[in-house]
Amino acid sequence: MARPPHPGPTERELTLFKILWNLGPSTVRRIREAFPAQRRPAHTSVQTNLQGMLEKGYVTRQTGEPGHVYAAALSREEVERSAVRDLLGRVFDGSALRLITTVLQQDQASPAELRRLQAALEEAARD
Amino acid sequence: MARPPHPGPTERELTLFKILWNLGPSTVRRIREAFPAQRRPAHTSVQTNLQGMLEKGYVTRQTGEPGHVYAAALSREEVERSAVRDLLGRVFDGSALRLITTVLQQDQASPAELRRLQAALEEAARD
DNA sequence: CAGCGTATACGAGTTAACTCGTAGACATAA
DNA sequence: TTATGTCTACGAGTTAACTCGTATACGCTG
Repeated sequence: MARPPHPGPTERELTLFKILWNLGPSTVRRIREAFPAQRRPAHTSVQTNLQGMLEKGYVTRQTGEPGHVYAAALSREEVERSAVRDLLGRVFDGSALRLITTVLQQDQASPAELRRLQAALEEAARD
Repeated sequence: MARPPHPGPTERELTLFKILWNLGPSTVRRIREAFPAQRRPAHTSVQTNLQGMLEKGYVTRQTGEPGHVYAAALSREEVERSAVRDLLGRVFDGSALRLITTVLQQDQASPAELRRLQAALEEAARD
């Protein structure tokens, strides 16, 4: 048949999410200007991408003056959660333990981060 | 221009990896039979997928009798590590702390798992 | 009203990741 | 030799995710 759809936001969609989280509700023009000048896509490309995100429910749209105003329909935390859930299912067979130890052993977290993690763990253990 | 390539193994490639990790080096026929009967792809589909993985360096191939024998070129741990690295960069801006707390707050890990995690953390803190 | 600038809508064109069928090579059995 | 089965190689066809240009609408200003 065909190529399956990307699970969750694609690369491009993620960068648009990040821009919207930064700027808040914005027009296509403002969103486009948030790209670094060298790799700034055409106005219509940004517009088409937002159109796609609108159909997926990733953004909302209001008719303003001038032009439409787009806003993220998912928070950063929601996107992060669903990305984690996806990775957990696809790669780690649902084992949060294996996922976390993989992160730890590769990231060389700083001692300060490790202490904050231990605190977070104890909090999780308490509930 | 065009749709960008999927970062790391695609969904289909991941399932082939898992089969190869399970079975060890195998022929196309054996790999195909590892699929559940309902969603078993055609012989040539599996072959084409493996061909693509060969070109990406994901598998190696030896000419056996009968047919080729494919083997995973990456271990489960290597694939897991690169998937984590990718997610960390794409979604979490490199913050392992945010990734881990997201996992914790969504997964409802069991107390036993939490204890093992604390042990892993202390080990990481010791180095 | 004419012209200008900006916005949207629409459609064409490209590539990656899939699907599979058919053709041909090659060994063994009738 | 001929038939049979299994394998690979190759190419056609599909969809999602991108790229962008052009046509069109709409509100200003001269």
